[in-house]
Amino acid sequence: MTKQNSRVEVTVSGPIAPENYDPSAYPPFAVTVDIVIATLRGGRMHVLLVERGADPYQGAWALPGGFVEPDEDADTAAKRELIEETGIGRSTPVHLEQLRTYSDPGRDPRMRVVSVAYVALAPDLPDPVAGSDAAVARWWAVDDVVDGEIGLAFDHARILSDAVERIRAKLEYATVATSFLPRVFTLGELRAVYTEVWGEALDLQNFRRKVLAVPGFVEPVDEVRTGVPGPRAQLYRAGDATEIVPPFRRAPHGEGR
Amino acid sequence: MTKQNSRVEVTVSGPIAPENYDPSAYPPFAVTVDIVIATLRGGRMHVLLVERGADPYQGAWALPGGFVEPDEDADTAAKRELIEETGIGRSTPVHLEQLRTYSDPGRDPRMRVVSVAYVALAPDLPDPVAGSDAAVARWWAVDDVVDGEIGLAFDHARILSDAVERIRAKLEYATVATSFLPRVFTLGELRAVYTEVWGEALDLQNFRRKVLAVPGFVEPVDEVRTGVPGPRAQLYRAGDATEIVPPFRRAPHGEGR
DNA sequence: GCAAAAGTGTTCGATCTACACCCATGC
DNA sequence: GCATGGGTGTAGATCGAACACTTTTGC
Repeated sequence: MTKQNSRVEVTVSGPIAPENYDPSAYPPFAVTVDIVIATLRGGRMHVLLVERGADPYQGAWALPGGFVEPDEDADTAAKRELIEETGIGRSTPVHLEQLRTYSDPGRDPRMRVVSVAYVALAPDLPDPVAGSDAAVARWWAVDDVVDGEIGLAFDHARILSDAVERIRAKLEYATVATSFLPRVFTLGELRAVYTEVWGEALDLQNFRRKVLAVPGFVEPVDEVRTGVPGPRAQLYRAGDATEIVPPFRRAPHGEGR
Repeated sequence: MTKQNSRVEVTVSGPIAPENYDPSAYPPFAVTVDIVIATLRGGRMHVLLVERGADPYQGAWALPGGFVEPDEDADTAAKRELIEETGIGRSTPVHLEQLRTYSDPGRDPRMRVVSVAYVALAPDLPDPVAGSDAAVARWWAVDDVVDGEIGLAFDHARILSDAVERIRAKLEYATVATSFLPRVFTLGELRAVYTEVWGEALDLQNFRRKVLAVPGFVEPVDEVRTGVPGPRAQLYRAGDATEIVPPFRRAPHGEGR
């Protein structure tokens, strides 16, 4: 409780913040965004990948992405790319968050590219129609990609793996699972999201109790689900809450499937 | 369970990954790292700030940092800057993790600078001696900075605030609190870290029980603390575990102090 | 002696888990 | 009818918060 805010001198041998900057002394950096767009198709988690049409990694699959433009920040660039690649996010609300930045000097063989990676969660998308300048893109089941069925370009395998772990962890303490579902959904469908992402079955009764115990996680709407065997299921929409307190917990722990 | 891995075409109007890249079409980006170096001094959380010697923001305080060199990634740059600024991290193990990337086009008035921010946690440092090319740096109590006592350069107030929230949240599920302490410490000292960072007093008995219940959080060493009133306290060192399961919980929730 | 802090124990209530059961509907 | 899935209830175990108590040392 004695010394605090004491003024000290420190030795500094490196450059301090952006002072004395000589652009010619540094190579040009390109800054891109790469987006892991995750969705559930037929009950399994999928990501959107784009087939590369040019070297390096020609023919390999890569995460969608693009350059950060001069007048936008990375968040805006990611939002723009998301709309351009999938058409979603324009009107539909989509969960989009920064994952982390990948900056290995050799990650792109051509030049120095620093990539800010993002994770987007979206409901199952209607297959977009091919435009004139369409690039080949398709949904891949995450398990098939991670299990080494295909090799991804650049360091995108690492990015994908980090993204999947982020999604799994985030479902514990955030209400983002609803982002995988359409506007209205049943609690059984919400549970199916957890079941698939975590790869473990949750007790439906206890799950229902816990979800309803979190204020603002879901709000009931005046509709019921018909057309399926069983009783009329109450439909819900996503509420305003973003955090789950106390958090849900996966059975084993941080390790995945 | 029907459609999966279906091949779809999507319209793409923007640039795809780093293909067809024309460097001259884009302005030069500079990439820097900024580091929030946090420590506990006299029981209060402090961060290291550097006084700027040149415009913009001359005379204002800023986070230590510097440019990412051509042959290193951001993690390496952050590690290097940390050593250069404080001398720590060379031999002492220091917790250093990426926070997030800040890329607002106007965040540096001179040019386009994208900054990858880091958080470092360190034990109370011996005041470094001033070198010949010393820059003025000092430890600031976090509360004094956040409460608007001083204005930080660039968007560093935002970065600092994000970093503090990250630290608070991380103490819930990670064993990083030991990074604030010297090699050996008592459980009372570990509790003091939580008390200060969270701003709430934890029950010492329950705290002790929970810490000891996490395998590998702390390991007892063959020493006891002397020189203070009270019984000889058992000393511990940090263990191998990085995660706390089940996580500790702060009383209110995500909001701070 | 007294204050400060370590270490141990116990109680009570909240919470979570794991079931069992009933019901409504599509096929 | 029967499989499917929604909704309700409950007993037991587990966990955690609160608090009481003893002990040991520096001053």
